[in-house]
Amino acid sequence: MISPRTLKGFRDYLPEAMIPRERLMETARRVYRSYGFSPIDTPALEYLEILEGKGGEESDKQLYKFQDHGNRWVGLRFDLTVPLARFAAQHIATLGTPLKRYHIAAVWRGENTQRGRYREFMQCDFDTIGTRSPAADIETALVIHDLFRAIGFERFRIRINNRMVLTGLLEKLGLSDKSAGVLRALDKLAKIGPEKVAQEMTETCGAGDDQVRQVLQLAEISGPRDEVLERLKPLVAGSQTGEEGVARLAELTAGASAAGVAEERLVIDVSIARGLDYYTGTVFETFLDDLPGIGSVCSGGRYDNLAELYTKQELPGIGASLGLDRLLAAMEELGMIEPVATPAEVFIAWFDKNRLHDYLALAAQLRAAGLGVEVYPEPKKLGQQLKYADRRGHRVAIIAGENEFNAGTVQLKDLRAARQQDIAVEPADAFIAAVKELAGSV
RNA sequence: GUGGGUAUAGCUCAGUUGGUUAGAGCGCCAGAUUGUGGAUCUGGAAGUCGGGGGUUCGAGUCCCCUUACCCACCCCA
Repeated sequence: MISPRTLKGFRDYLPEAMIPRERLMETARRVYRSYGFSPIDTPALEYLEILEGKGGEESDKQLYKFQDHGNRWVGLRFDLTVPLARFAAQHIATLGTPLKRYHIAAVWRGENTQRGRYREFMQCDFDTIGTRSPAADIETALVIHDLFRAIGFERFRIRINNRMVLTGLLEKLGLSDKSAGVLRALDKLAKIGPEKVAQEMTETCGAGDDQVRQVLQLAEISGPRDEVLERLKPLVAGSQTGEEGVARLAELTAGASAAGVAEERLVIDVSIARGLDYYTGTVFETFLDDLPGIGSVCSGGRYDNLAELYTKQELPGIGASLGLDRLLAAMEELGMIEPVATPAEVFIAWFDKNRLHDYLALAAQLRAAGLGVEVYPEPKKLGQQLKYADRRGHRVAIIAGENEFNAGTVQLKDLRAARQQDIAVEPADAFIAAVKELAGSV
């Protein structure tokens, strides 16, 4: 006998896990589409040279790679950005710019597992390629904002920064060539504190005390938006890059406000830098007020030239990615996920052995009205059928036997409240409305 | 990749310094109840104690290896 098992970091999803997962993906899809982002898909496997183009040894270690049957070196995509770069280089001539696409798909990384971190996981990216317009930055913030509201969050915060602010300061300080290391250290500020960050900057980047002090001084600015902007200005004064960064932040916040985003939901946080140094402008991180420890659940930013490895055409862009698995873990912890193992609200018991056709017709009628309906496949004892329906998480049970059929009614049972009522099946509109109301899907 | 922890029934766990036939609660199945679930009672199925090797008269218990999971670090395009 072969023992049934799954690979480390790879998971089966049972219905109870898959239902909220699908719901979340549907919400993301709906919000992305509402802004005009179009769906695309790309192959899971790419030529290794495409994937290895960027990134160093560390990335290599995480990459699933092997030779295919034609001895080609291939690899599984580890994110959706590199495939997008290749895709854009290949198809931008046909599609034109700006290209707005979303991509919801699995990616693979052979890294060590941890809570909320697996080797196969889902990313939900959206990007706007081919424009440097601040409007695209604003729109990105709006999408993130709408997305979290659509999922059902009220208490969340999108932290924004602009990479140019820091780059400008580093230019002034003569640390430009060390920016990658400085940014990586700075990204840990919230996690390990200023002393440790200073230590890391000194040790790994060779930054001087004064340089470190100024970087930290910048990073620790916080407060109301306008105040932050005012305090940033003198620190970057004289650096064209830095000044532009501050101006872009001002444009972004003003634009988001105009579109109705509450000020406390979009805050400037100069300390966020994102570990990756390929972001060049606006960067985003999204935190849940009720669960800050879980980290950013939606991150992204602006990049100057997405596809430079694959084409001469310059393709600036901006985008962000929803961390689906991490967010699901958070929602579970916050009690936002109902333990339900069926997507159908309505359960029809096969009560009278000779009435299957009536139950099937009833189910068809309700499905046509947009409800999910399951008819129990065996004429078992009613108690068992109801128990099954309750365990699965159906909301409404419909029971009908000789008495009901003769009276032209069915019994509508609220499975949660354990209450029931007889209701006439005619007129159909009123009947369907009653079922829907009880099912909670009006 | 580094360090630490855990692994016993479907789930949560107990199992005394190694000792006979491995337990409990919950869940599951059946019945009490031939038109009504989450309550009660009765009965039942279910474990090669994660896998492999070793020490021993004897291993769920001790040792080694291995796999998976959890925590921290590293890293995170």
